[in-house]
Amino acid sequence: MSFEALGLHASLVKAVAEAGYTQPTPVQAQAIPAAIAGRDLLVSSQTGSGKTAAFMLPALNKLANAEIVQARTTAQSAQSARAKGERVRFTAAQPKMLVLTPTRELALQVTSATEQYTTDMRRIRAVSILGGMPYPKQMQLLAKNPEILVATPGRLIDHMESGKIDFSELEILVLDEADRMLDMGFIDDIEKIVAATPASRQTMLFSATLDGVVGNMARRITKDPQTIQIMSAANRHENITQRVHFVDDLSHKNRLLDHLLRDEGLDQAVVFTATKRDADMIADRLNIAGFAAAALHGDMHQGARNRTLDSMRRGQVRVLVATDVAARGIDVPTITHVVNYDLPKFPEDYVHRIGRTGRAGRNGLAISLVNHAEGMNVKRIERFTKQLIPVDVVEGFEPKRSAPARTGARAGWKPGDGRNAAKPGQRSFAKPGYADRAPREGGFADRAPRQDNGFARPADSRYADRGPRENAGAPREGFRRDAAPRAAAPAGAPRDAGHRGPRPEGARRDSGFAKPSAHPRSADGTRRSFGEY
DNA sequence: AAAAAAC
Repeated sequence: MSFEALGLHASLVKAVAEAGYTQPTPVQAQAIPAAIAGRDLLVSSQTGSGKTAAFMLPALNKLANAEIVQARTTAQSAQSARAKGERVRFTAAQPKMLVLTPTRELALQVTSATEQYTTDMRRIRAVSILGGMPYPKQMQLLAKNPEILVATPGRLIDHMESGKIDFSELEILVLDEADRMLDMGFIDDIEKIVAATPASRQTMLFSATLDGVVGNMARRITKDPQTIQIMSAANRHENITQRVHFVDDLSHKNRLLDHLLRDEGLDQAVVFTATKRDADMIADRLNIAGFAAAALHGDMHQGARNRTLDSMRRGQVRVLVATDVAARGIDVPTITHVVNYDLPKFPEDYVHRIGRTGRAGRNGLAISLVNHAEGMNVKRIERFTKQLIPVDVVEGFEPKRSAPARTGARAGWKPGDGRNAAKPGQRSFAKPGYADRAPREGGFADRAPRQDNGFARPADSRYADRGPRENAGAPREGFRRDAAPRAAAPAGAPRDAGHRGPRPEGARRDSGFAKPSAHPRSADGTRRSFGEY
């Protein structure tokens, strides 16, 4: 299957080849012919599946075939009138295509991808309309009467209301990451924008999900749409090898991080932190250690964020240390490693984070550095993704508290080598202790929520190949949960509400550490002084 | 203790 076979214009096929793509992805293979045939599209696929090209290529095809000289005339006549010294009112831009995205970054990515595809089609221009951009500059862009606007909703409405944009000529409307736009409260804005476009338009909606609110809106704004649901390998993250490393404390974590970043297979990495402050500090520290690192977080100005992402794309930055700003949308194919320095707050964010690697059909490695106390958060992620994440130990970086040792899991891993990843439909991993075992009945992934009885749980299947503990039955030292059973939660108490019941008198010895209320602690449980905050 | 979207 080739791009020619999908019915694309020769110059587009050439541009796509120059961008390094030879084969359409599954979304592209389905979406492009349907869109060229003029159908409305509802596409559920996640980032990394090549969806920008899936809507942009057929759209450019349509625009290239259309008579675009006419679109130029308004701008041209205004120009010649100005040349004659006449006063000319600004004529509203009359775009042929509008792409709405939830974030500025995504809009910029779509615009630059479009510029790549249109190198041989210089008459077609794409322009970003974003908040945070100076108005005079945007007026210049709009005065060129570009065929394609890529916009975030707020600023676009701003321009619409002041009469700078006229959608009467609009032929194609694309809503990218529609679910996220709704999550972010853009529903009224989207309705308003859609209402300003001609009913004759072609509409393409892309979203991670097509049910619920998104589905309702999708059906309202499309006509007889073709629904495309792609569960590609990239969507299921099968090309991404996932690992958990247990760490004892912050210094252990930092040493391990440095070691992992020296992996010979590492091209570029994203390190995720829980706070903006940590992103800055770790980037600084890594720079001093010689890593070519840069921070990325929401406290940075838009310009600085764009510059950082650009130098990441150009390969000047090898380690990006970021908060969840970078969890979604960032598309840099050369990212081989994602490291969760801190686990994300929500399992959903974990999935978005690890999706920063394994782009464009490549393989990637996603490593989470986890304090022993965070084991429960790993479980939540595993439950959410319905996959077990193998625990890994690096020689020389063994945690003091014996974490489940799974030697060999990591040995010899190289990017471009996804053999450790789960195969389609496979619940377990091709590792000793998993490969030869059928999935446990009522296994972890589909087990009903456990009733918390306050006791340590029976061995996790992940540890099962270790056999029984030598000192099984004896209280493990330093394990609070073994010190004394907690009182059972009262009947009807919400699960996971943090209920502990009254602690039996003397059940917990004074650890010597201040209580969390007195001293904020990092996710490691490492105490930090107030001065650091 | 994140993020994001208009001025």
